[in-house]
Amino acid sequence: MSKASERAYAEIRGLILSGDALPGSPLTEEALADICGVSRTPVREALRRLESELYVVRSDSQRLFVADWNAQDLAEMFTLRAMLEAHAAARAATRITPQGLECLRACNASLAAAVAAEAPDVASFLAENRRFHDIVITAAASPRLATMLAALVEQPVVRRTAARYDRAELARSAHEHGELIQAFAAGDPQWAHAVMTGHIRRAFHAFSAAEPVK
Amino acid sequence: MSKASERAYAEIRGLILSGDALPGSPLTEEALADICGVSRTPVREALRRLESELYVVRSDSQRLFVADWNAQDLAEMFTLRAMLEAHAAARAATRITPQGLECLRACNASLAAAVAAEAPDVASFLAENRRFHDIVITAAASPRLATMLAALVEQPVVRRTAARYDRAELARSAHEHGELIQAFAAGDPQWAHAVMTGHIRRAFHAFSAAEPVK
DNA sequence: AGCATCGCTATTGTATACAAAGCCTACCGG
DNA sequence: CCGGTAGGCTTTGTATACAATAGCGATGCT
Repeated sequence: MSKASERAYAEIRGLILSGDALPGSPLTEEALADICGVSRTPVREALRRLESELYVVRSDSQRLFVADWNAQDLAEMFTLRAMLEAHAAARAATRITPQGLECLRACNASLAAAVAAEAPDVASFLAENRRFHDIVITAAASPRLATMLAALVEQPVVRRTAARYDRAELARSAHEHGELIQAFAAGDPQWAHAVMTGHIRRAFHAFSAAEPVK
Repeated sequence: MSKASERAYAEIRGLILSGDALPGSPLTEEALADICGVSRTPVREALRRLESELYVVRSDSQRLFVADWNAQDLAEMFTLRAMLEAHAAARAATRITPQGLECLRACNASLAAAVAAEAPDVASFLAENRRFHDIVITAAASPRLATMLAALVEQPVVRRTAARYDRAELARSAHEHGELIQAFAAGDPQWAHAVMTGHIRRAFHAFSAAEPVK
């Protein structure tokens, strides 16, 4: 995407994720254009994208509001993500190249290092974790799957989840990644599927425990 | 969506589905604007949507082309659809209201009537079939799932599939819908899941048989 | 003759102006 | 005092003009 559009997207997304734009509050194109320092045209494109990713919702007549996710929405998000990402893992198990596998190992080594320290480096953990999952999705070689997951991997949720993970739980993530790598190395799609399902669902429950129904 | 945007979307989609715009051929915003009789602005919005639904693909630098689906793409599409729609059916099984169930029964009765005649009314079959699946998705009450499936239920594929169904196969669709209704009435999500999976996968194989790998 | 480079042209990206549609408010009537 | 309606104002939708960029071709040099 081009510069202004991309910038508007990132900016508005940031406003929503940071909480500066409260759930349910209205968004007007012109105000956002001012904030982003671009015209309404790229803002509109950014909003369309955010709408398709359900960060914003469109009311009765085309007015936009910050989406308000409740506990059920989050549960459904995690369920869908578990389903799709497990499917991606299963596909990846029979498609991943030796190079891809090597990338995963390197990536997970960095991740493990980040959480091994006395004070875990959560930022690095998040970056490596994302990279790990991206490699798996790429190896799955399904553009539709990639598109869908892009609209589903809500970084803020992952972040909030990780923030509540203690060191042992962070380490367990690294361990689960390791097991996934083993499943890939064995070329066993069912194993990969099962490991990924567990991985995502554990994250869901960690998240739910940290952020009870409000 | 507003008038001009919607019109551009329908028009361009029509061009692609009818085959007037051949897979791989380039699409320019201005030419499409002329064809649709609107300006480039709504055309751009329509193209963004078509891109997210993978009807068109964006090349190296932002030029758009009609997507070219191969046999693998179609297989993956059906697999994802089976997965998601089966999940929708499972959710619907525990959420559908008596009114919804009644709608499904009425809808399937019309569908059965359309295929019972000497010369099956394929157009009615398609309309009722779509309505049936829409009711199920609505009953699943998951906006994300609905969004994803919207980008996946390629009507042209369904049409081509149905066109190759003989009367017995059309009738079998009606029968499978009937079984799904039973599963809903029983409130059994696993049963609903299994029936829907079979329903979609049968459609896939009917389609593959009709349209072999090219 | 082949390749590289320069410039033109075709196409997309952004801004802005104008049109249409909804919502809110204020005023009037009951 | 309450309800309805009309008008203005806010907000979104569309068109168009202009800017930037990438692709393509022609021309000249080696």
